[in-house]
Formats: sequence, structure tokens, C-alpha cells
Amino acid sequence: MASPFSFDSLNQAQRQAVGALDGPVLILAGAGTGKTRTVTCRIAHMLEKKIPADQILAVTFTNKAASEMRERIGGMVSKKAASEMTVCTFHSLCVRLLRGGIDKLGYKRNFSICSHSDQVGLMKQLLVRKGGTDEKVKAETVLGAISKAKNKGLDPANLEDDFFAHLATAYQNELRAQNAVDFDDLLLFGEKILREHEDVREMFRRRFTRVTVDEFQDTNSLQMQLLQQLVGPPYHVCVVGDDDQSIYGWRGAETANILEFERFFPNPKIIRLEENYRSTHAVLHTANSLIQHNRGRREKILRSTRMGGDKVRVVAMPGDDEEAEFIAEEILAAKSAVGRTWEDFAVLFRTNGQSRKLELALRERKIPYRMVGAQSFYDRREVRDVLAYAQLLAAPDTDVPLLRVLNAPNRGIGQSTAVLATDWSREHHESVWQALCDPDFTATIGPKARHAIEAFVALIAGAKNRIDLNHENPADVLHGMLKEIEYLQWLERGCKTDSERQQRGEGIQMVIDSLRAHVAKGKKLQSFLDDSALASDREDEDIEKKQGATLITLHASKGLEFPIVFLVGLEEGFLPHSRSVADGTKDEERRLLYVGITRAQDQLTMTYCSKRIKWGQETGCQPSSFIGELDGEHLDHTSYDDILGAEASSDDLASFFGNMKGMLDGI
DNA sequence: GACTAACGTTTTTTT
DNA sequence: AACGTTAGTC
Repeated sequence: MASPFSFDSLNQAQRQAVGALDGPVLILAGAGTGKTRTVTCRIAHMLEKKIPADQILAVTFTNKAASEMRERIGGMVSKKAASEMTVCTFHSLCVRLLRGGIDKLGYKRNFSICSHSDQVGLMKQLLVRKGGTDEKVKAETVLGAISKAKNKGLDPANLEDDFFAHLATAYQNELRAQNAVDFDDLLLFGEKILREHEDVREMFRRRFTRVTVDEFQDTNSLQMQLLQQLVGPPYHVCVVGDDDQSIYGWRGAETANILEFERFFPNPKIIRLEENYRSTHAVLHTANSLIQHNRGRREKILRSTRMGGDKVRVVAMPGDDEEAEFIAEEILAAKSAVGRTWEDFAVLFRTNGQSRKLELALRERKIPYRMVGAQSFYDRREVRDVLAYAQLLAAPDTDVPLLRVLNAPNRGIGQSTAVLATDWSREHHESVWQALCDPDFTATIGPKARHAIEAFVALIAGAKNRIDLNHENPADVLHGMLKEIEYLQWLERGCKTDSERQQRGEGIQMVIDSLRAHVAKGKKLQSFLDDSALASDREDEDIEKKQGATLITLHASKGLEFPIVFLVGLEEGFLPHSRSVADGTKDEERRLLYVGITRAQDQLTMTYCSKRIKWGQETGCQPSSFIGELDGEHLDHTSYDDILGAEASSDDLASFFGNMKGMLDGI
């Protein structure tokens, strides 16, 4: 059969997966088994079988993954069909649902989505208001508990801790008063509407007859409930995932969804993709030997299609300095000897804090590198501020963004005035914005602050009118407003370095440009804010363009692959992390290491140190207990000294001096 | 209301 | 070591 998606190049199990279009299907796709290719082929197959593109729904974990999948399918079949499919995250699907029907739950359809920083801002406010005296709880802790409850289908108002329950109730009331929802509410409310309104549910089920969920091991129970509402008989639903790569349990991911799939959708076809095209036999054997120590998994053994391969090295290091130097030297040596490109190398670590020494060592040797993750774009101050202003132009009644920029730049509305406004708004059951607009309120304020408030209200209202009434481009209006208030100049005054100043300016420009591009596509300001709130937190687009060796956390490395991988800090307390040992989630740490190992295509080196600088203090380290779980057959357990000694006695003098230099530099 | 100094904290990260 | 937060001062 001649197909647009090269059916011939698929293996037995992959073909089975592509062919099984009807009824529930569970695809257990091990690392490197061609999961993405299989899923995209399967959807292409649907289109070939004349299933209308607009009936196909594919749910991914991130928006980035969604656009990638759409692109791949577009390349296989027609661009047109790909654009007619719905490929998105659970959250964006729910936004669409709620924009059309959230009024059923008593919210207005122009609701705003509370970003993470908005949530924290709101909770901090509540803590001050409710906590009063000595409560030492952090906003993130409370929000975490609320989120966990929501994702488990529990009411946060019934949290065990009375204080938390009280805060949760206040938090929810506050959101409702501001006509705002948080990320979890999107799923919660979406599920509720589907469950309670048969007409909406039936409409969705007729609309989407074929549902695919990718990265299923990362879904939580709320998402599972949502999926159940979304999919009706005859249950043409396909989920794809790997329980061994479930590393987001701390965020509520339920491996039960994948382990007990048949409980939710009876008699599924279960297809295992076990043929690995990525790694050498040595790497894969080592990975398999580790993951077998986990209980309660869907048994599967990855088979390598690439026999042999270099031994996996485990290297004992004296300290973290030597570890960084060693890896930098190894990269340098392998680059010139075997003719690798910088992009072939990756260094994986457990915590972001472990990257600093590595960065220094690489920089010293002029090895270009790219850090994935580290500083979140949407956490940058100027980005948050500008988005807050944009939010005010769309709906000024949302308090958190308003309070955020009320005095940024300083305009003489300080903390005390902000508190007065907030109190007034609560007493009168209105938003802070309404309070600021209310002459009865401003009359209670001193003349200086009153004039400042009037100017602020005029600024926002004027800009909003230019968009709503004059239909000017929101990007121009926002840009003009920032210019007018000299926002950038104010920000720059607080900068210490030129590069910092430049970065701030770029951040502002990026938001404006992004808004402009959005408007050019014919979308509204509100939809820009939705997308920004739901956008993946990282500047992913830029990372791929950047050149160099990759420095990345184990979590962020999932889904990626590299010819040569270094995995650092295999020490008890780091991997497994001490907190996870305390929480009794060591299995997840094992999966994390498993994910790290299976990133390697050709060569893998794991290191551990006897001592390490932690929080500015030298601490002794023990090798990770996971090292002992690795099967020795393809393992080469050595030490830093062994390797240096061996190289010194060989004829490779260049390498010897290279290492000497490395050691001296490290002192 | 704005600025500075001491203080405490530090896993992973997406929506 | 490095960051953000908070309390205290001008």
C-alpha cells in the first residue's frame, strides 16, 4: 500500500498502532521507540481513511508540542487538513470551551486567566490580610495545596489544615469577584460544564470523534475525568505514553491513568513499542537494569537496534571542580578527535544550581553552550509588568495586575494608598479599579495621592478607549503608553549593568512585538493574554536556534536526545534528591535517572563527587544508591585519577597537557 | 514614599 | 554564593 506516510518504514508494533483506529488504544511507547512518528502516522492514517480533519482532536502536554505535531502532520498530508484539526493542550481546549459557556457557572465570558505570578501575588495579599501575626506559610505552599486538591477533584475549601482551607475559600472568592480563573479552574470548570450539561457534552462528542492524548503519563486525575467527558461511545480514544518516564508526580501526574487505563476505557488494545532506535545496546541495557528496580510498572523491555557500543562510564570525582573540568576537557577532546559538533554534547543535572561550575569550565575553554530553562521569560519583571498593563487595557477589573503596576513606575501611589483602595473595594464589593474610579473613594485620600490616582485612571481609560472605540492597534497603544509613562527609563534606573539595561528593553520589545504579531493574525487582545498565560514558560524558540553544547536539567531533557551525554552529580541527596527520599518518592527519582540515561545515543558518562560546594559550604557526598542498581555488564566504573593516570602513561601528550591545564585552571 | 541593610532561603516545571 | 524579601531609616 502506497501511503503518504511511508507505512513500509514502520516496524510491526508501530504498524499495529497506526492501523488500530477504532476503540480505546493504549500505546506504551518506551524511550526512543519512534513515538512521535507513530502518532503522526496514525493521525495521517485517519485522514487517509476519510475521517474529517475537523473531527480529530490531539491533546499534547505543551503548546510547543502541539504546534510541532501539527507541523509534522502537515508535512505528511496536506497543510490544509493539518490546519483544520484541533491540536492543543487540555488547558487551551478548556479556554475555548469556557469562552463559549462559562456563564453557566456564573462567570462572565470575558474572564481573565490568572498567571502563576498573579496567583502568587493574590495569595501573598491574602496571607497578609488573613495571616496577620506570625504565620510563616509561603504563598507557593498554599497554592500548591489548593492546586493538588483541585486536580484530585476535591474541594480546596475542605483542606485538612483549617488555615489553608480558609485561605482557599478566600482565594476562590477573590478570583470570582475579579471574574478570573486560575489554570486548574480551566480544567475544573471545563469538566464541570461537560458533565452537567448534556447538550454541551454531546456537541463536543459529535465535534471530536477521534481523540489522541500524548504524554499520557503526565496527565492528572482531573485531566482523566475531562477526557472521560470528552470521549463517548464507541470510545475512539488513543493515549500514548511511558509510565517509566513519568517524572511529574510532584505536580500531580497520576501514573494510575496509564497503569489502570482499562479501568477508565474497557478492553483497550494495548500496543507496546519496545524497539529502540536511539541508543546503543550498552546504554539501553544499563537503563533497563535500573528501571527494573521499580515496582508497579507496565513491564516492557526495550530492545536495541544498535548492537554493541562503548561501555557506559561511571566516574568517581574528588569534587565538583574536577567534575566540571573533566567534562569540559572530555568535550574538547572528543570534539577534535572524533569530529563532533558542539551540539552533539549534553550535560544533564538534577538542579539548576549545579550548572554554574559547568558553565565556568566551558566558558574558560571557549566552548559554546546553551542553557535550557534557567530564567523563565514570563518571570522577568519587565515582561510581567508589560503584560499587566496589557491586561488592564483588556479588563482593568482584575486586581492583581492592577496592583502590580499601580506604582510601577513610581507615580506617588504607594503601599498605604493601595491598601486603602483594596479595603474600600472589598467593603463595596467592587474591583480595585472601580474604587479608583469612584469619587467617593478618592475624596477620602490626600490631595497628592488623589491627583496621582486620577492621572492613572485617565491614562488607562484613555488607552482603553483608543483600542475599544477608535479601534487602534493595541500594540501601538500599549507601546505609546509605556513611552508616555517612561516605563523603560524608570526600569533602567534600577539596573546595574549595561547588559541588564539592554535585556530589559528587549523584554519589553518582545512582548510588544508578540502582541503586534498576534493582532496581525486578526486576533484580539484578550486572546493574546490567554496565549501568554498558557504559553510555555520558557523561551523555547530561541533555544533551538542557539549553538553549542547543551546544559539542561534532567526534567527538561525529556523528549530530547544527544549523541554524547554526561550525567553529573550521581550522589545520594541529589539523585535521589533528599526531599524525594523524605517524601517516599524514590521511584520517581529512579525514573528521572532512567530518562537521563535514555537520552544518550552513542556515549554516556555518569559522574559523582566525594565533596561538593553546596550553598557556599563544602559538603561531603556519598555515591548514589542507584549506581549499585546498574548492571555491570556494559559498565566501566573508574575514577578521575585512573583516567588521568592512563592518559599520562599513553603517548597522547597533547591530551596530558590539556588535562594538566585543566587541573591548574581549576586551582 | 523611597532607599538601604540585614535577613533567610535554596528540586524538579507546565498550564 | 546569590537571590529575593523585609525591616528600618531618611
